[in-house]
Amino acid sequence: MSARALSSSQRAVQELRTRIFSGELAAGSDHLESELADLLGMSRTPIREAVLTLESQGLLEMRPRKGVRILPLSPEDMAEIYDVLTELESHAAEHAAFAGYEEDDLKALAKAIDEMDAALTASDLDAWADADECFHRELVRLGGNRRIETIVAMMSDQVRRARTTTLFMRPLPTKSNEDHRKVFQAICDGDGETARSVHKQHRQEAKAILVDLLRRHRLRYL
Amino acid sequence: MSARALSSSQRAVQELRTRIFSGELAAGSDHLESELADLLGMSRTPIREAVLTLESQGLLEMRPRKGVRILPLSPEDMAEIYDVLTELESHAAEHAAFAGYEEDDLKALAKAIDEMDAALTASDLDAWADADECFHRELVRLGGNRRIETIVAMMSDQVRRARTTTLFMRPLPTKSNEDHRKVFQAICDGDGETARSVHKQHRQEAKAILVDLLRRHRLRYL
DNA sequence: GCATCAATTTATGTATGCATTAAAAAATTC
DNA sequence: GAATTTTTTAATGCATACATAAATTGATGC
Repeated sequence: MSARALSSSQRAVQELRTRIFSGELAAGSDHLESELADLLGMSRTPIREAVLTLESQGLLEMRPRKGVRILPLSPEDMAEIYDVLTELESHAAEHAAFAGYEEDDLKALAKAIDEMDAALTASDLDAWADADECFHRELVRLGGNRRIETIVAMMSDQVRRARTTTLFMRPLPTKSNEDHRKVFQAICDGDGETARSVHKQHRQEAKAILVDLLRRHRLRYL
Repeated sequence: MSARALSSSQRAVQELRTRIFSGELAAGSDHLESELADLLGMSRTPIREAVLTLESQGLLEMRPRKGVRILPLSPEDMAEIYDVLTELESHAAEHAAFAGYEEDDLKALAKAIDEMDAALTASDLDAWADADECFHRELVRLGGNRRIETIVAMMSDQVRRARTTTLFMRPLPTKSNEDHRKVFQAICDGDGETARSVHKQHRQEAKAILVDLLRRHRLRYL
C-alpha cells in the first residue's frame, strides 16, 4: 500500500544497504561502480546516485579511481557514534517527558519494553536487539524533533553493523531493561530531568561496554 | 594549493549552496533540473548529483515532476535546529575541557572571542556573526568528535540562512561574548561541567531569542 | 638492474538521447 | 456549463557513449 514500483536508484540504496549490513559488502572492501551496477543489474547512473546518498549517510566513501569503499568502523568511531546517540536521545527523553503524553500515546514504548523482557526470558538475543531498537526509535519519535530522528536513525544504522559481531559477546542486557522501565516511568510522570539523566547514563554504560569489548577483542575495524 | 579543477558536480554543490544562502534561490521556490543546468552551464547529470547531496544536507528537496524545492525554514524548524546544536555543542565544550588542551591549542578560540569583542565595539554585526561562527566551529573541533563536527556544520548552514534576516533585528549580543569567555575559561580550567552548562544555557537563550523574533515578526518561513 | 619516460589500459565524470509517466490541455459527453 | 475522458506536453529516470585523467604496463636509456 505504500509505494508502487520504486525507482532503480531507490532500489540501489536499499539493496546496497542490505548488503552492507549483511556483510556481503564487507567493511573496508572496494568496489567499482561498474561492479555494483552488474551486481544489481542496472546501469552506473542509478548506482552513482545511490552511492552519493549512502556516502552522505556515512556508510561508504567514493574514492575516484579506487572504487567505492565500504567504511570500516573503529572502536573510536563507535565511541563517537555513541556520544551522538547519548546526547540526542537524552534530549528526546527529556522532551518526551515534558510533552505530557497520555498512556495511550506511550503504548508502543510499553510494548517494546515488554518484548525486550520476553526476549530476555527466552534468551533470544536477536529478538531482544530488535525490540531494543524499537524502544529507542519510539523514544526519539516521542521527543518530537524530526532532525534528531533523522540523525539518530543514521547513527543507529552504524551501530547495527556492529551488532552481529558484538551482540553475542556482551553480558546479558538485564540492566538495559531496568533502565528502559525507569525512563518509561519518568516519561509517564512528566519528570524530564530523570528521563534525561537515566537515559544518558544508560547510553554511556552501553558505550563503555561496547567500546571496551571491541578493544579487548582486537576488533580494530569491522 | 588545495584542490585543482574541481568537478562539475562539486562546483554545482558550491554554486547552489552560495545561491541558496544569498537568497538568489529563494526558500520555497521550485526549479527544474534543466533550469539549474542552464543556470550553471552544465548538463543535468552533475546537477542531479549535486541536488542529491544538498538534499541529504537538508537544504532542498527533490519532488519528481514538481522540480527541486528550496526548503523553507519555519520557526519550529529553527527550534529543532537549535536543540541539536545545543546538545552537540555542549557535549563538545565538555569534552574540550576534559581534553587538557594547552594555551597554545586554544589560541584560535581566544582569537575568535577577541574578534567578537572588536566587532561589537565597532558595531559591525556581520563581522561579529563571522567571528561567532568561528568560535562555535573551533569549539566543536576541540571537542574531538568528527561526526559532531559534520552534523553541527550542517545545522549551522541552516542557521546562516536565517542570519541575514534576523541579525539586525535582535538586541546587541553583548551577553554572547561574556558567555563565550566563560566557556573559554572553563576549558582552560579543565572544568567540563561548567563549560557544558554555560554553553548549553548560551544556546538555549539564543534559541529563545531567535524563535521568538521569528514568531513575533510573523516570519512563518524564510 | 634501476629509473625514467612513453604507451596503454581503464574507471570515472559528463553529455546526450530516449522511454516512461505525471501533469496540463483539449475535447467530448451529459 | 461542469465533469470526465482523451490527447498532448514535458520532466524525470535511466542507459549509453565518450572524453579525460589516473594508474598500470611496457619500453628505453643509463
